[in-house]
Amino acid sequence: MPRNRTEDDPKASLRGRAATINDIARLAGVSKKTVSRIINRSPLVRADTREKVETLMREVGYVPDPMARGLAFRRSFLIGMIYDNPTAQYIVDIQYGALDALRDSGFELVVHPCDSRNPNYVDGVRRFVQQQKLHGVMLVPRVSEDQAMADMLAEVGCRYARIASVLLDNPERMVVTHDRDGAAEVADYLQSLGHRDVAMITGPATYRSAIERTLGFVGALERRGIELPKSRLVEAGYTFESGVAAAEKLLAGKKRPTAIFCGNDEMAAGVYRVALRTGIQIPKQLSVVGYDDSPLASRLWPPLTSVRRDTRDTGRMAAAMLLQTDGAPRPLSSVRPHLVIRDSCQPPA
Amino acid sequence: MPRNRTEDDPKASLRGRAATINDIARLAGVSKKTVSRIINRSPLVRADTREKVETLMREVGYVPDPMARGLAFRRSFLIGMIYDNPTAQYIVDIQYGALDALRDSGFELVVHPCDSRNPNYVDGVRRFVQQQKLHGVMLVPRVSEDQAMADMLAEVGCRYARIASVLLDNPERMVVTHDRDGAAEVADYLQSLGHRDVAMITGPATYRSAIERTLGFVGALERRGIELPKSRLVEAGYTFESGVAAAEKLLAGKKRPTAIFCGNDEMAAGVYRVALRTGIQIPKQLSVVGYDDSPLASRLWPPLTSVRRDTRDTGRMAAAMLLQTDGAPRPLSSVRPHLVIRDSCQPPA
DNA sequence: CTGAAAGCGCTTACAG
DNA sequence: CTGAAAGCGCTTACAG
Repeated sequence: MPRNRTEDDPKASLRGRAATINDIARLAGVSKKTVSRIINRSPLVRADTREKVETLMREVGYVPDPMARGLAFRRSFLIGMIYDNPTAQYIVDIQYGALDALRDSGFELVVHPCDSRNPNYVDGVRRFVQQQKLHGVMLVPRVSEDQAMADMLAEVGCRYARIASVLLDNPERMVVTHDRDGAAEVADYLQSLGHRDVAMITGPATYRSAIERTLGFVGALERRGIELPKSRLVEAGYTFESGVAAAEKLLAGKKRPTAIFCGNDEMAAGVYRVALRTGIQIPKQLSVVGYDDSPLASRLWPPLTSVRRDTRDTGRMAAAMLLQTDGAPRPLSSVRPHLVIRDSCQPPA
Repeated sequence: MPRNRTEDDPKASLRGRAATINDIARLAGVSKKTVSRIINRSPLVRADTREKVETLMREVGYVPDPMARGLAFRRSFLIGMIYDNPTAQYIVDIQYGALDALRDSGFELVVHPCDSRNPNYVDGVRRFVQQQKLHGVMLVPRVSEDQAMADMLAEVGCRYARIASVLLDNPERMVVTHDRDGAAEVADYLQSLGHRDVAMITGPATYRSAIERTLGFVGALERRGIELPKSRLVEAGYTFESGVAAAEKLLAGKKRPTAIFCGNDEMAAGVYRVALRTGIQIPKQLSVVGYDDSPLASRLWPPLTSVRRDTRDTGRMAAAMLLQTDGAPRPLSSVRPHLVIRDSCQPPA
């Protein structure tokens, strides 16, 4: 004789409702506290009880309600991504990386761009963090470089992960991108090609990345016996237009540098623009190197040699750091840039 | 004699805790139900009661807890953004637009990229929507064009806003981008310059935008007495590399078209690449037009004439549509593309 | 127009 | 190793 369908199939007894912790407890014949322990991976559950309950959860497709859990925990299952205004590709890559780490974790990614030039922007983030009771936030440059932001988060007890070119904080809260090394590699490469009169277009000194890339480039040149005069170092704004203006300055005089390293690809595109307008051939008469290895680098002609950063990995590490809750020691999260050689450089004429 | 500080300043009685609905009710001398009515903009509250409670809320900086509210409502205050794999700039612009609409609404944006080539991707979105009890989702092309996705969302009772080139659904759930019109404008422009032997590199026919841009271009040409032979219509993949391959095909023969319209800027960059390699001068020997007006368009040389879409507005409209809850009739959300003329076209030689 | 009771689906604090 | 009670901060359903 066929058994009652309700007994046969635990799913049927729910009549299409999503299961709750009470359903699981009832169907498994345990208390909801025991189910809760299993949800939260408590070791205080007998192996066979755990096995039975987990099987049941899988059968009925039970997933705990993040809002109920969040309400009881006084903390949501949301990770915030706080960023200022870098390039679209960078932002999207960080997001993809973060989502790689969050996949199947029960956590979701909430995006929160902001304007760090606004004097109240830290307060805006504070409200966001407190109202949503965020589990943690990822801080992307340049927001990540702002100590006032980190201090505010520490004050309100929100964990954070800072992505920056150098170790600005406790290693447990950092992903370090070592921009100095990437820039040094560019210097070594240009020197190896025989360049001695080189120039650099840097990003704004308000960005730590701009400072690090400059230090790395200048330092490595010095180590190889090449000095970079002040006139060969032009600060620009990490934008195409500012790159055009800087290139005009560097390429105006009689004695031009034979190579220019740009703090990012956008500014390198500005150098290309000026070179095209003024009839300077790249790489024959001028070598150019960028930083970011953005899609633009391979769209330009000739394809731009540039420093690649593993942005997706960076995002993944930052998010993973926020999920780890056991307090176990971890090695420093660190991602290394490396030079991608294309066709924009050759030995000087 | 100074009054007790606790009586004087309602904030002090909280001793640094965030206020809850109970605090507000107690301090205002009303029931929590009345506070709840005010939070939810119920008209069933006397004006002076409302005034008193709202003032108090402002004074103590009270904001209702989204998780508690969500738990009781059985629906979160999260908007999901579902997208497949378009360009980074497009995704970021949609996000910015959505956040414009969500600002100060109490809603947050949760990003959810997915892979529409995966046969189970609709189920993945279903789990996301149900587990998070999303308030609504924005569907970005090409996901937005998938009827199975819309059907699933209707089935589980999740509201959605579809961004697409044509009206695929109830106008209350659509933002229409009219790609056909943008492409028609390109045809008119090229015809007005005197081009008669033109070509088009289209996106993949699995994208509705690719079909619409093709129809718009071909249709407008026909209206002006120009027929586009099959050989002048090459399908590519919306990528730089596929644009290169398509351009090689179009520019190989003796009799080249005098103008090429590309379904997006990435493919137009591919045409530039082939023109540079083969010594074809743009715009002197070949006019080129793109679609998207991405940053790339103005980085290329000569700067690329392209169709601009107001992506940020598109995102704003889609999010705003999800927030509107009063069911009042709205005009169709619609955004018009327009041609941005730069230096990549001139009359044929 | 206003409120007391019960409940949303979980966890914490305590007891055994 | 397991569970009964109380509570997280709101809303719904009902009553007045």
